[in-house]
Amino acid sequence: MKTQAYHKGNVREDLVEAAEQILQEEGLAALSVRRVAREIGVVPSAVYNHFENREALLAAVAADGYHHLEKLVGKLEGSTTEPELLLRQMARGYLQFAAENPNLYRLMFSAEMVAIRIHPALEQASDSTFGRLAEWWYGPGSFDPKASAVKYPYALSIWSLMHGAAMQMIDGLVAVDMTRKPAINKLADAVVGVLIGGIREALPKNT
Amino acid sequence: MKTQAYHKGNVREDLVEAAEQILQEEGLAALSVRRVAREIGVVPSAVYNHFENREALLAAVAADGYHHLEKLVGKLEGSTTEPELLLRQMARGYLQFAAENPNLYRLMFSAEMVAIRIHPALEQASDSTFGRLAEWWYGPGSFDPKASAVKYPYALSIWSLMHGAAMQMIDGLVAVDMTRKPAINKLADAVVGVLIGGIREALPKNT
DNA sequence: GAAGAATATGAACATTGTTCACATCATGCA
DNA sequence: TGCATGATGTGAACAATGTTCATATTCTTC
Repeated sequence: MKTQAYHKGNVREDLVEAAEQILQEEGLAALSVRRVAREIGVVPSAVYNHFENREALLAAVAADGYHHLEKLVGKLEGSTTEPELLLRQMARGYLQFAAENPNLYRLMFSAEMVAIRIHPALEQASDSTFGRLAEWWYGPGSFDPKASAVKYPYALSIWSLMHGAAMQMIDGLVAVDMTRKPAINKLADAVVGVLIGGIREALPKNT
Repeated sequence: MKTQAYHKGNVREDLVEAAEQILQEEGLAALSVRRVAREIGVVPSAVYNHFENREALLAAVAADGYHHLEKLVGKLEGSTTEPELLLRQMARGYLQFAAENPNLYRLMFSAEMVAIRIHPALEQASDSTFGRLAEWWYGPGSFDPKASAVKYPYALSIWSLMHGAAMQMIDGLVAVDMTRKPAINKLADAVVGVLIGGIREALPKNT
């Protein structure tokens, strides 16, 4: 009878898209399987034809975020060869991404998402985003992410500083107007200043 | 008839205690209101005589964590007056706390808990823990947490580095054996090395 | 010992993630 | 063309969760 009842098209993409919008506008708590299904006009159980469970859907959203961040880093990498300038630009871009997508950023680095190492997209994007920078720092080919991180305090410190500053910013723990780019840039510059100083001091032979 | 049905004693404390144990042993996902109630032998609705909702219960647990961390910092502060040594000890203690209570640490700095600024315990403990260190760095009385953080990049950087390193460690993103104190200390020393270098470079007049 | 505040109980409700039997669509093969 | 088969949607159901509310019990205080 009702031949109109069925939903056609690319449901999987629509689900991820709807999920991203809900996450952005209403936060993770509002991002339920049923809500996303309702949003694209499909019954809840239909979601499970495309994702094993809610976590898998969230992982897809997070993977999209990593991809976005990766592309951003890739673009910046080609823009300059001057180490300090590059690092500064990275920090600015990174913090701006976090400021524009705070809920997505939190999801990407939430315990649940980080715990899912199975997802190659996450793992790969994460390695690429931070690993590339670290490798560039130590010299091409010299960086082994599987090695003890204590040997690479700068790689660790770069990520720690970026992530820590991003978290403080989006959680309102630091008085920065997230809607103003210059304010974010100032914050990025301040943090990077400490980092660069630290690396310079620790590696006097370099540069 | 059944005069035995009622639960006596300090239910509130028991709830928090049970919640802490569940969090430590089984993670945040297992920490439901009903589960905690069951654990101390009380009906779920009884919880609401002591906490407004689940989040309030979690906040109490987090507040306990902050208190613990605060005490730890306080103890270290009295141990030495040498700035760099103190900072190093702080980092070691901080990372060890995170390593010993990873789930609690994640809860303490989760978006939900950070968002609840209403809770004075959280706010106060957080200010005390990191604010004291920052103030000590800039000189007594010179640090205003309400001022622009860009003016205090070191305070920001200290927290960022500590938090970032802790997160990477407990999420397994860095190859450190969390059960071994020396390994954690090495990690702490590496991170602090960068920080101290950065501050030294940026503030050549000092020290 | 009784009044009233605290606090526990038990039943209920809406919402959630998830499963399952069944219906419908799409596609390739006879 | 017709039909079998796999993919995908539907609708109903289940258990678990947070939360509320009326009721019952205990504790405190005069």
